[in-house]
Amino acid sequence: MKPTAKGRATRQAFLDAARRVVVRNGYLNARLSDIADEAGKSMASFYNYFDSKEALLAELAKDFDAELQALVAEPFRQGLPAIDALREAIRLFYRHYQRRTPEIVGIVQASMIDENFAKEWRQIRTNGVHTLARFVRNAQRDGWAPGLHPELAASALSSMLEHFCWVWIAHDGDAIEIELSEDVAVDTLWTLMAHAVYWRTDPA
Amino acid sequence: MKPTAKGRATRQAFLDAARRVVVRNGYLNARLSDIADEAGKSMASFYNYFDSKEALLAELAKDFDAELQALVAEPFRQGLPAIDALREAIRLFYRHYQRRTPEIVGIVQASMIDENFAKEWRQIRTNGVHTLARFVRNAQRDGWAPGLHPELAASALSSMLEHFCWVWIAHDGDAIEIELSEDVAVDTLWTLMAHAVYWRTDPA
Amino acid sequence: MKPTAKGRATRQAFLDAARRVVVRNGYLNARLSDIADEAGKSMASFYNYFDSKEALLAELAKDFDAELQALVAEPFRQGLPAIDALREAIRLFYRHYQRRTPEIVGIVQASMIDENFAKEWRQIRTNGVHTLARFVRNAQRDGWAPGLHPELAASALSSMLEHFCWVWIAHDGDAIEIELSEDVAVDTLWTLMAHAVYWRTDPA
Amino acid sequence: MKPTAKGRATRQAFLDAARRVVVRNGYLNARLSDIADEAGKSMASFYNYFDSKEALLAELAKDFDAELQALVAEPFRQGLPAIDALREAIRLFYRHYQRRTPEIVGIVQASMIDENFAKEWRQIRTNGVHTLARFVRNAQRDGWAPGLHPELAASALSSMLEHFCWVWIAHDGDAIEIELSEDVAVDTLWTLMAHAVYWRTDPA
DNA sequence: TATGAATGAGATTTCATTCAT
DNA sequence: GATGAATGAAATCTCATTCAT
Repeated sequence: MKPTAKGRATRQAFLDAARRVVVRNGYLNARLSDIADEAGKSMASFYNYFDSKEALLAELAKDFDAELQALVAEPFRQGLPAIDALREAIRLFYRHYQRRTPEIVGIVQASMIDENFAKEWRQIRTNGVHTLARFVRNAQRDGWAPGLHPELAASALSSMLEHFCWVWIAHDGDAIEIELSEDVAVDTLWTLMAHAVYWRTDPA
Repeated sequence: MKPTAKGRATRQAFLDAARRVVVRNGYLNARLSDIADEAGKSMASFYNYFDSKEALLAELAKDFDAELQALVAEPFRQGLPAIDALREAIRLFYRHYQRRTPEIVGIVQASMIDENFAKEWRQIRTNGVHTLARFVRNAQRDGWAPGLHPELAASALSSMLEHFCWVWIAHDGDAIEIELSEDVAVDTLWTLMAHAVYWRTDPA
Repeated sequence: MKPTAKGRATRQAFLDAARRVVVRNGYLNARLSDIADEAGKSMASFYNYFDSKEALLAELAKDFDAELQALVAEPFRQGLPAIDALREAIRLFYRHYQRRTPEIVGIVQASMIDENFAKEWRQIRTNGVHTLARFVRNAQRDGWAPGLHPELAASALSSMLEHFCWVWIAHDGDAIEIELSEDVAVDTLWTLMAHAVYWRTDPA
Repeated sequence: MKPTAKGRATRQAFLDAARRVVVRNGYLNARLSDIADEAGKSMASFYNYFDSKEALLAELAKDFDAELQALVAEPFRQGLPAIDALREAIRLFYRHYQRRTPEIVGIVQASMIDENFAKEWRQIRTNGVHTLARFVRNAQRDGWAPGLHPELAASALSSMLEHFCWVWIAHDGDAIEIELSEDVAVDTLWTLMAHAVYWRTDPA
């Protein structure tokens, strides 16, 4: 069965509606009925296009990631000095997180709760890890961070970036005395990540 | 009014049962009826001891945290060189996470779903941040990491630790080629954290 | 969105079923499950048509009142001598009460329990008071009952009518020696009400 | 088993507590646990003294009625002219209702909902009906209201009094334009009741 | 006489999904 | 391709009452 133009439009309507509803209510509270209402369609119609609520959410996340990866990879591709590219990438990630907070909340919620979804989301995360791993390997080529496992380190650094934003942007931050600005946040993350990679001798 | 020995035993039975059920099914699927069954009591009885499902979960989380904090703070208190204490603390955190994975999954899930619970959990997290902040300040007293905001840096490093464990222990890790051992994980985290703090000049 | 014929039929089935169940068990004991069973539908289906149990009851009460008001106002509209119209209205009220006793019990019960419902019911009562007030004012135009506050008197007389029926029809009556017939009841009420209004000088 | 002094005190404590709770929360919301708390006793203890929640409520109502009957019968016993005694009795009833509104609400609620309780309450009501019936018979001895059934008329008049107070004191009154004072209320009721009885010829 | 403990028996509401048309 | 209708299966919490001590 070839999808007709009408069919494709309906499918897209569900996707758009779902995005809006998840942004508004969070993943857990995104009822199918809300999504259908928002799309101006019936719930029954939904099942002509998606297998389940989760299937639809997974598509949303994929879209979201495509945008994020393009954004973050850009500075490294532009031939900036690596250290500056890193700072820029952190800043872009941070801003993306800020701009799309509600969507992220929905996605993260979903990944916490739904194991299928979690798998997809980890796959997506991998793109970012690869970008960072490339950064580490480049530094190692210049003699920095000898012996560090590039992918694993990238995974850890990516975790820092991701979870820091989760705590400070998606939530109220940790209970410490500070009024966080973008500059301070980006500087701190950048300083930590840079020094974590640009060293030549073991800490001991 | 006054709880008897029997009452206290029942209360504890519910706590233990809840732990087992959450471990088995996750927080979202931890039905009160399951907990009651597991405890060998009636659901009605439950409400003699707890106000709600959430209240019980909060207690579980508090127990869990008490143990974790005691564990992690220990190495720093023992007068080890800071750099070694850090490695030891990371190792203990990692092991605790491994040993109690299912419980953590439950707690994190709960913090996604229940805003009250989330608040408590963030408060709990703060303890770890404070421990790390002390570590940073000590290093700064010796001239390291000048200008770094100790609490904020601690928050970021804590995020790395926590989220790395979440990804690699509670889940399948990132999609990279590696069979992670405790030693490699701890070493990598330790190396990153140590260098992130023990430096004297700006990265640029 | 648009209800089909089948939908309308289902909705009506719930209304009818609810009426029967309330009649049988009283409002407090009218379980939704009973209503659904009686309607031959599932409880979940109920919520496609009504927001809550109370919403359904409110509809029942409104139907009930519409019928009652039409009935009672009729004799006054037909140009009978006021005094005869009064008697006729009393008789119709009395019969309506008899015919629909169980429904009234449900409604009154509901008005005890649910404050929203109570408000609606008091509003409904007002219609009857207005009809009686008109009766009093007409009498006053002919010189009767000088000085009597027409609405307040109507409120009192309406109370007599309503509560007398509640006591004698909906319940077993007062503990006095009498086997009440409709004629005696209507005569007594009519005699009392008529004399309460058709007088020219103060009682003292 | 003779009740001990302590036992009697406990019993009374439950009665007092119940009164306060019903006044505060209404009958339907008077949970046994509240009553026990208020009494400073355990719920289990309650069952040493009463068969059920309803049994206790019935006692409350009886107390309440004893006071009311004494009050209302008084004017008739004092040898006032009947017509004046009537007015006085109405006034006392009205005031009693005002003073003890929350208690009445509880009792009436109970009588609407609980059939056993309703029976008791009707029995109680009978006292008032008898008082009024005596009044009617006295008037008839002087030639008034020939042919009127004294008990039944008394029942109707009693209904008027009771329900009028219910509507205007226990609730917001009917939706008519008036700011009701005690004097106006009593006057209106008295005028209606007096004329309803003091007449010599049929209304027709 | 007193009470902590325990429970049976509900009751309402939610929502993803299926089906007939 | 679209949708109104229908539902199964839960899930949480309440409360009067009983019982062992």
